Amino acid sequence: MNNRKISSAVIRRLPRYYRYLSELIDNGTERVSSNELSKLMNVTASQVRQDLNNFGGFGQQGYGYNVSFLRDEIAKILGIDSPNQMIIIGGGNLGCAIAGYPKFESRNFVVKGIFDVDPHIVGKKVRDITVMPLSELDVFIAHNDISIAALTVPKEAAKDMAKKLYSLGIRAFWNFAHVDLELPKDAFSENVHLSDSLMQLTYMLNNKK
Amino acid sequence: MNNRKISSAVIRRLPRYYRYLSELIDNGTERVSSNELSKLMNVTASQVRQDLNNFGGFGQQGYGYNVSFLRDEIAKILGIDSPNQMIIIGGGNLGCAIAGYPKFESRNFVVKGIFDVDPHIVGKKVRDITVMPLSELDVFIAHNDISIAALTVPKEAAKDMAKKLYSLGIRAFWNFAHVDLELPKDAFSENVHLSDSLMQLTYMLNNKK
DNA sequence: TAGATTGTTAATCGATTAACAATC
DNA sequence: TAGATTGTTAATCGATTAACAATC
Repeated sequence: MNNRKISSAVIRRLPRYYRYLSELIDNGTERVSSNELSKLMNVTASQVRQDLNNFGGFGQQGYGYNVSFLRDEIAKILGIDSPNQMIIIGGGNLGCAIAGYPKFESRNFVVKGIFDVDPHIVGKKVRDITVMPLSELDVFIAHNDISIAALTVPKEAAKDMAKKLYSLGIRAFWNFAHVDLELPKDAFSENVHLSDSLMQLTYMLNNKK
Repeated sequence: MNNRKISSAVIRRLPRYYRYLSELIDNGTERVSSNELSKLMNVTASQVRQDLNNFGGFGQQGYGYNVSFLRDEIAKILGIDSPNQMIIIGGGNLGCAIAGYPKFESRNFVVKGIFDVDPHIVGKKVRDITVMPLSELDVFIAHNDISIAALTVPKEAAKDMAKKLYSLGIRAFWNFAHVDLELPKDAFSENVHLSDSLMQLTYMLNNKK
């Protein structure tokens, strides 16, 4: 792996490579050229090769790329080659939807706990996880190796919650609340702003390009 | 509005402007300069002015921008100045989470119906909406003015469902299934690929930049 | 009027695409 | 070996930032 900075445009594309390579594996395809892959994915072959070469030379001249080797390398780059344990803060519909997402297992994501303030929600079972009260958060994090917190709380609560979780050692935030978190430099957040996404759709609809 | 093409980078930023302007309104702020807004949003003042000027001159030299005027203009650009009626295909946790999202009302999004194949889910109530069987989809769309379909179905079902909805006249797809939809050129989709998003987070965590 | 701040042009920076020598 | 296809450098394109004249 190279030490020059990888642009976020490249990183955003990696999961898509991973997905298409997984499909090729399911189809029993052993090798693929940048040209074939680019056609499947609707990008240029040049971009495929440039993207991959940010991380190393995974191919072989005259042959192309070995599909399962390449997929495994991308998995390592993405950090999904070993389990990532997460907790979910907010046991509403969205939190439960995430907790119940079956694909997580194959991607090495493990939901270890769900927390909520609301006593009506505490005790609810999602798969094999029982929603816990927030008062148990500190102890739980201390006793489990949690690397990611998903925030599915109202936006009013999100910033304070992120701050608290940071103080408990969490450094990665998957943020569904409709605010931009302000975090210390050693922490990261990835936003899923659903209504922003929906507005992009209405833009397209209203400005048929 | 101008007829040269607006880049998707600009469009992705519009909802964020909308959000920050709404906050300023809530705070009672009447006017804002590109410089002030840029500091709030952590971007350059130059970008703010360039972005806005893609759509027209909304400001005034020596004064800045009138907050509520600007927000309303952005609402028009985004197409959220009038109601957008949507249906949700898939009445699972995710579909219900979307249907119950309270903020939609203020953004002029109206969920008119939820559909599912599973007879155990059909009949379930989400707010004031009862989940309907897919067999009623055709008639429902014919009798309601639906512009957007949210797809919260398994990825195996998504492509066929999109095709069917297209044939019934739907042109905008908010796709939560983990596939890239292939649609005719007069249709649009906006993807919410949750696991892709999560993988970006693990990338950051594993490659602390 | 003087000061502030836009709208817009020009300069810079970065990302994508094209081209091709290296090599399997 | 000849053909195929990578890895990588160079060219192009587009997006961001800087600068400043226009003007409220």
